[in-house]
Amino acid sequence: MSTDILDELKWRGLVAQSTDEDALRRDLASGVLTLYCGFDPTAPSLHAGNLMPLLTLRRFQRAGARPIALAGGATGMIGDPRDVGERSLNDLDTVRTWTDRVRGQLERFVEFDDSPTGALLVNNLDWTSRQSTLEFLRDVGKHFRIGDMLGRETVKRRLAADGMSYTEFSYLLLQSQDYLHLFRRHGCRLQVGGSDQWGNIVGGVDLIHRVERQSVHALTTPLVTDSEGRKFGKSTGGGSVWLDPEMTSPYAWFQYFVNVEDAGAASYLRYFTFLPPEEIEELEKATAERPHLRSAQRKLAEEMTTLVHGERATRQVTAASGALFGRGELRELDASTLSAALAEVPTADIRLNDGPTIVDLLVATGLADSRGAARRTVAEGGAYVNNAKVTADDWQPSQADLLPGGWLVVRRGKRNLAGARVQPS
RNA sequence: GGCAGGUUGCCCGAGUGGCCAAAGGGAGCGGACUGUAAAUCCGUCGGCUUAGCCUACGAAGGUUCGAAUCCUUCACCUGCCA
Repeated sequence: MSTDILDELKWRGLVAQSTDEDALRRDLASGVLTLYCGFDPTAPSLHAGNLMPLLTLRRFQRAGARPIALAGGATGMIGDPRDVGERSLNDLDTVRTWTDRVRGQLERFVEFDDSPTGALLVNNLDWTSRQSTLEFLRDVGKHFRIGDMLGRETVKRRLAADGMSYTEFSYLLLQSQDYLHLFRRHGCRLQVGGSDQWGNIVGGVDLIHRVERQSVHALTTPLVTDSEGRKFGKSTGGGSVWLDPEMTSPYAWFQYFVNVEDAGAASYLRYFTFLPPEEIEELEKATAERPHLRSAQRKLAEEMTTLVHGERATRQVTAASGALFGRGELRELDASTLSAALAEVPTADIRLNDGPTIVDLLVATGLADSRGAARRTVAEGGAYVNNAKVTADDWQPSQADLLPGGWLVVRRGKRNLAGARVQPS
């Protein structure tokens, strides 16, 4: 197999750290390389950030390697130590449910077939659940030196702050054992992951070196943050942007990428799309020259939505975005266009007889979390109905305000839209 | 097990009896500018039937006219000692 994949990954900016690159190139050139990446079920869904390493698996597969996607049914029960402090353990049912859901998502991003590069999907609970403590301590624990473990950055920070449980301290051993297991069982010689996984990955590399006398590889993708240092994939509201359409609607997903800052759009195209370099460079140039057209953002949003939600969803959300963000006359939209567009955003049913005010509309549609927040929005000049600013918090819609199909388009701020469907009273 | 220190709003953090829904910072939210960017500036930032009331400073009790602030017990965290 070709080693061009490494050059491509570098061009895309997807390589943060790696072990001996020449050695990896040699392994890549000598046959079908097997690599893996693990995903812990820390939530009911993967989020946008998980796509970095997950799509990297796919890129390797397309280049002729065999990917193993690992769902962390075991590691998810322990929790990778993080700076913010000790995690609270999720109960077993939760972990099991989340593992199943994550598995389901993982299998959509790599290809399964009978060829030598056909993907594998594994769950590390399968080789850890029946392992005894004594076995674990003797076979795995013996190879780890406490001094090395204490020297890890995360551990040092945690010890300096709130301390850390033995449980989380042991996480490294579990993940290292996974790599060893996959090496023995499937000949896996490369583990990829986010750059925060470097220590865990290298732990496995060292373990394999100690017990199998073999050199295997590690490669991490960069941790992506925006200009304010926010972790990529955190929506402006603070929550994550999820792959699950029930948790983040395709419309919200699309909007997240449309709103990416200029500086991010170019690199995200490289990280997350499979577009050829020429096209990406073209879009980068377009952004530099005519930034207001947001062509990179639009293309990014379309690609990402198609990747995760499919082409049909993309058509629907682009149409909805066009209609609702046209800044044109909403009244000129016909009923079916408007209904289709509003189907992509949150909606609420109201009755004019109830005498709903703008505050009620904002709360009912979920655009405001509370009546107080809704009043604040009105007072701040951020409330709109049918693109017209509403300045009085006792404003009420009337029959004349209704758009075709009996809709009111409610907006908070520049881009938070919802529909209120007026029921015949 | 002993001793000491700690637990404050989304996060960090000030606050040692009334002037505390709680300083300050960050995040978030809205506005201005622009391009559904970035930066910057301004405003806002527990809830409600909003001149008032309710909930809130780890939990539960207590002292007091009045407690985030004092006392008791409990839980958890950190450090030192065993």
